[in-house]
Amino acid sequence: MPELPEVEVVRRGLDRWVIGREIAEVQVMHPRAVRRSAIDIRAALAGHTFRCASRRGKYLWLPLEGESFCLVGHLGMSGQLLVQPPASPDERHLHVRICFRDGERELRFVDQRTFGGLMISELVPDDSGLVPQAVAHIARDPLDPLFDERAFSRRLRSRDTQIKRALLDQSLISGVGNIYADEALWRASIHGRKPANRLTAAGVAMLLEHVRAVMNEALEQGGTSFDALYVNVNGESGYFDRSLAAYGQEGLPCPRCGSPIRREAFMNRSSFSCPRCQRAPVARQPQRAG
DNA sequence: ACGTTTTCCTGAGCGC
DNA sequence: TGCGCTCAGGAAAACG
Repeated sequence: MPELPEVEVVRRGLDRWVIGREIAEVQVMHPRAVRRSAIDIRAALAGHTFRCASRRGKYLWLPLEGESFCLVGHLGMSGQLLVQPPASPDERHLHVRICFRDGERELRFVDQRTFGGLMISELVPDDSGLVPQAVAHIARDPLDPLFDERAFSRRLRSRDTQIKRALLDQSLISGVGNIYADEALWRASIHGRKPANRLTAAGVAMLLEHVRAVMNEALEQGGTSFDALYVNVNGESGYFDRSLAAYGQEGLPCPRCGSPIRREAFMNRSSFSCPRCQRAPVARQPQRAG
C-alpha cells in the first residue's frame, strides 16, 4: 500500500521520466479517476509541459511550465502511475493515459480499487512556497525539512485520542499510514492505544525519530510491496516487506523479544504489535465522588 | 468543534 | 465449479 516512502519512489520516477516533455493528449477511460477534479484534466493539460514532481505526505503534484495550476495525484489504496511505451498493452484497470508530443513513453494512471485519482488544482501560497489548493489542508510530512517538530509535539500531546489515531491524522502529520504507524510504534515500544496526551515531549521526539528511520529505510529499499499493487513507475516492486517487524506478522516472533506478534481490530482494519514490548495502556480508574 | 464511524471500491482467499 | 462472505485501507463525508 502506498504510504510516504512508496509515493516518494513514484515521485522520483516521475521526475526522471516526464519532466520537460510537452503533453499531446490526455484520455480518461474511467471518470471515477478524476471525480475530484472540478476542471477537465484533458483540456487543462493538453499542450502544457510538466515542470517538476513534488510531494507532501502521500500527495504528488506536477506543476506546469508557465501556469498557476498543477496536476495532483493520490494513489489511494491501489493506484499506480506507470511510464509505459505507447505500444505496451493497456493494463486491466487503466483509467487515465497522458501522451506526450515526442511520441515516447506515456504516463498511465492504473487503479484497481479506485480510491485514488488525479485532479487539476490551483497553486496557492503557504508559509514557504506554493502548494496545490487540494493539498493545503494536510500537515507537512516528517521528511519535510520544514516539518515543525515542536508544534507537532504540542498539538499531539493536547489531543484527546489514541497515539495511533493521531499518527494517521494527516492534518497533524502526513504520510503515515497503517504500515509505518505500526512499525514506528513497535520500534518505539509504544502501544497504539496509548493516549496521545500521556506521551512526554521526549517520548514524542523518540517516536518521531522512529517514524523517520523506518521511512528512510523503506525508501532505500524501494518501498513496501506485498503484491503487484504497489510498484514504481517502471512496474518494479520494492522489498521493504521483508524488513517488517510487526505489520502483517501475526503469530511470528517479535524480532526483539520473541513473543508472538498480536493482531487487534482497529478502525475496521488491523493493528499489529508485540504484547510484551508494547504494553497496552492501563485504563485510569474513574474518580469516585465523595 | 472535534473525535469517531461510515463510505467508497475490487479482487484474493476461504468455507461450503 | 461457484456462490457468498470477509478482508485489505486512505481520506473525505457523515455522524454524534
